[in-house]
Amino acid sequence: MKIEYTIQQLAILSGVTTRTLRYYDQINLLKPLRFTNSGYRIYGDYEVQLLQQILLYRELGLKLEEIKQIINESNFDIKNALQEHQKKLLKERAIIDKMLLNVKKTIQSLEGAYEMKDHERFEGLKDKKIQENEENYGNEIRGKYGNDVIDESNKKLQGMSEEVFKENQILEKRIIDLLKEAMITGDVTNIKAQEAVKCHKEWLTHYWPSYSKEAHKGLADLYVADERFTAYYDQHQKGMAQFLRDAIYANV
Amino acid sequence: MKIEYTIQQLAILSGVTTRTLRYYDQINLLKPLRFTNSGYRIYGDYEVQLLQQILLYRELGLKLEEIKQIINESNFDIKNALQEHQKKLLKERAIIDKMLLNVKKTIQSLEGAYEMKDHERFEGLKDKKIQENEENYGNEIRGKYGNDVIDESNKKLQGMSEEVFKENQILEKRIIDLLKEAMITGDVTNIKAQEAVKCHKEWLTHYWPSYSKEAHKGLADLYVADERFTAYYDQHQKGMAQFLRDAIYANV
DNA sequence: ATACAGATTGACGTAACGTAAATGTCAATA
DNA sequence: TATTGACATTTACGTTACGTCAATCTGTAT
Repeated sequence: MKIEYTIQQLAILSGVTTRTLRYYDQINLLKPLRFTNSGYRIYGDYEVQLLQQILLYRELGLKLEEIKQIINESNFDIKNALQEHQKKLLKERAIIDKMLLNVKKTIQSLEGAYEMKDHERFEGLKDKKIQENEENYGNEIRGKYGNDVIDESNKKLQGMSEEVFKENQILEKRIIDLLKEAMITGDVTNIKAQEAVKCHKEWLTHYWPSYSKEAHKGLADLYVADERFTAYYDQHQKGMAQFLRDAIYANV
Repeated sequence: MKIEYTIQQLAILSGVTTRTLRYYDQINLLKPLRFTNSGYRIYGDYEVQLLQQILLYRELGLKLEEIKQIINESNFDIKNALQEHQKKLLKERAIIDKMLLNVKKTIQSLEGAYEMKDHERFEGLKDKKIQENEENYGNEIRGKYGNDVIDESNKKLQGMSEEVFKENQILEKRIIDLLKEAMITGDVTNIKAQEAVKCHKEWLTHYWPSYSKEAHKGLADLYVADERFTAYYDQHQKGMAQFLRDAIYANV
């Protein structure tokens, strides 16, 4: 005894809406067995089977186009496709983890310093963008618009005084130098490492109105989690970002 | 000395495309300082500041509409918004984790049993959908289309013989009963718990062509990760899904 | 004068449906 | 039999944050 289903029955049976079934028909993912003479869609057992498969792949997060290939092309390399999909999911998760870290840090900063003004809230993070721009476009933009333009703009972006700006540049250099020396010993509790962390703290306070150990550590985590930060530090010495983080964790 | 930027300059400076800036203008997220008489967009320092803020919130994963509120409404509760956002991110991550688990399990099943036919590949998972349907729509659908229709369809979906189908129904009952008894002791290594795991293994082999401890444990994880599974077991006894998982981990 | 870089405004495409709107079909009831 | 109400159909816009043409205008350098 074979059974046939109206679109509504199949929808209830499978847990999707009728709109979804019509859409799957439209994109040739799941065609009905036949149509009644009044134009109603009729599905059979085979279609139910197919729909089950489609939905199961859908739960894995595959796109409908990918699913179409899987169920249409019998010699399709499903295992490979799933492994690729796995990689994509891992990347997505890494991105979300990064966001989560940043959100947490931002909330902490909000809790720690209510007196911050709105436009000051992200000073600590802002330089990240600037660094990125310097790295990626610095040379071109300097050639095109001249040195003063970009330096001016950077200062403006930071909203900081010329003195502080210069001071921070010196601090940055010192941090890098100290880290280089400390990394020779490989010891994160080394005196040079401690000095570097101290300088880093001072550097931080120029951006961040309220200093807290948590914020400092959070920023350290960011250095490792965010490839742009990592690249910035590692360009001076491989592994420097990681070393700085460990040093911060060991000394604050 | 104040600086003005063309759309291109600002784009390079901030790392976005000119299209993005035009779009932000269009949706009133970031308006240019002014237009030249030939219609060119000109941005000033303030706009650069705003853009920086926008991009930083964007990196946290917030939607442009939400960002608009944050930077427009000065008395907007940013902390609360970020906490809500954090919840959303956590949910997203949980979904991805679930997908990852399922993908892993599916790949394992592909590796372990090449002889599986295409339409048999998801038998082990398929019953999940069926259970869901039974739970959510079972009563309505029975009232509407009669008992035989849904039972028939279930059997068809499973592609299993009547004997195996009935056998499995009995097994399911036994598992539940054994778990209830075992849960009184609270000991997952209890003899009743062991029996339940044994029955569960037998039940599993009816769906899954090739048995492996990993697959069994993977399914156990799914029971806890997937709320529908959890609901199915917990309807008989609070905490049963968790107990079953622990029992499986303790006994296989 | 001409070429070329860079600006403008449309407008379509994306992924997987949700959500009307306007209208036709079927079974049951007054 | 006429009406009602549930269910079906197609058409088409909305969603999100831009990417990518296309057609056209502006500004500067040669």
